[in-house]
Amino acid sequence: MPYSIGQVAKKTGLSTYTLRYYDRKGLMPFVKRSPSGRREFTDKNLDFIDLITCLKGTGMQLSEIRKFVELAMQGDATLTTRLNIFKQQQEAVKAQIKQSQKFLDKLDYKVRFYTAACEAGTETAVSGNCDLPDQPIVINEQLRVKRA
Amino acid sequence: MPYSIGQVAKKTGLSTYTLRYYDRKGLMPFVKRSPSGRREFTDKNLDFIDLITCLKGTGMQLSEIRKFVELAMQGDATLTTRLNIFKQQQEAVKAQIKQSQKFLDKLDYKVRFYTAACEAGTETAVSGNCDLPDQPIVINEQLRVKRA
DNA sequence: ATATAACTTAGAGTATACGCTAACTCAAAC
DNA sequence: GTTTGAGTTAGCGTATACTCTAAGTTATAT
Repeated sequence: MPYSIGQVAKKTGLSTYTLRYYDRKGLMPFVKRSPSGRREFTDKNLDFIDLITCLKGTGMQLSEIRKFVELAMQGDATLTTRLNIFKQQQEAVKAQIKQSQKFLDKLDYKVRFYTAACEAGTETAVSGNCDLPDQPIVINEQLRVKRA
Repeated sequence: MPYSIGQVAKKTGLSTYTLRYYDRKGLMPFVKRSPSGRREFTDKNLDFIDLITCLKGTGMQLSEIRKFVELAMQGDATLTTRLNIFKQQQEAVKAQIKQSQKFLDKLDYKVRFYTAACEAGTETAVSGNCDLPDQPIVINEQLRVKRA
C-alpha cells in the first residue's frame, strides 16, 4: 500500500508544502501517481527522501540534489559519478564538523570567561585571551564589584 | 591607527557590502566614525566581528546576534544574560555536530555501498541496509556486470 | 590641481527555500 | 448522495542574507 503525501509528511517531518516543492524542483521524479493524479509514495521512495534530507542537512542545495537525483534516475551508468558526489560531500561534512568544533571551542572559552565575569560582577576584572583559549582566566581582585 | 572598512573586509573575509549590511542591521553600534563619516574599526572591534562570525557560523540569525550586541552594549548588568546565551549556543552547536555526525555516518555507508556497486558494475548486485550501517555490504556474484 | 581609489547612503535586485491561498477534484464515511 | 477531509496546480507572499547600483563625498598620490 503506497503512502499519500500527508502520510509521508508525518513520517518525514517535512510539510506537504515542502514535499510538493521538492517534487516541483525535480527532486522526486520517481514518485508515481494514481489514476486521478495523486502522489503515491513507496517505502523505497521514503528511503530516497531520507537521503535527500541527509544531503540537504549537510548543506547541499536543492539544485545540486536535483542533479544527483537525475544521475540516480539514469541507472548504473552514473555509479562512479554518484560515488564521487558522496565522497565529496563526505569531505565537506568533515570540514564542517571541524569548523563547528572551532566555533564550539570559542564558545567554551566565552562561557568560562563570562562565568568568571559574572562571579566578579564585572567584565573589566577578568583577564584572558580568546585566541589563546588554554590561557587561564584570572580575576583581578582589585577590580571586583561582587565579593566572594 | 584604526582600520577602514576595506581593510576590515580583507582581514575578515567579509565583503564591504556585508560589513555595511551588518552595521545597518545593528550588529556594529560600537564602530566609531571619522569627522567625515567614515567607519573606523579598532582591534577590539575586529575581535567582536570575529565573535559575530562565530555566532553566525553556528547558525545564530542576525536578529539574534543583534540582541546579543545590544546586551553587550549595556555593560555588566547583562553579564548573566549573555553567559546564558553562550551556554545555550554551546548546547546548540553540540547538537548540530551530533546531527552532522549522523549524516556523515550515512554518507560513509553510501560511499561503501557505491564503491561495491562500482566494482560490481551495477547497483542491483549489491545488498546492504542503510539503517543498519554495520551490516556488511555483499556483492551477489550472479548479478555482477563487471567481472573482477 | 586633479585623477583615482575608496568611502558614504538609500534603495533596488537576487537567491534560496519555503509557506500559504485559491479554486478545484477526488475518495471515503455516513 | 452529500459532506468532509485530503489531495491537485498555479502562483503569490515571506524571510533571510546578502549584493549591487547610483549618486555623491573624501582622501591620497602624482
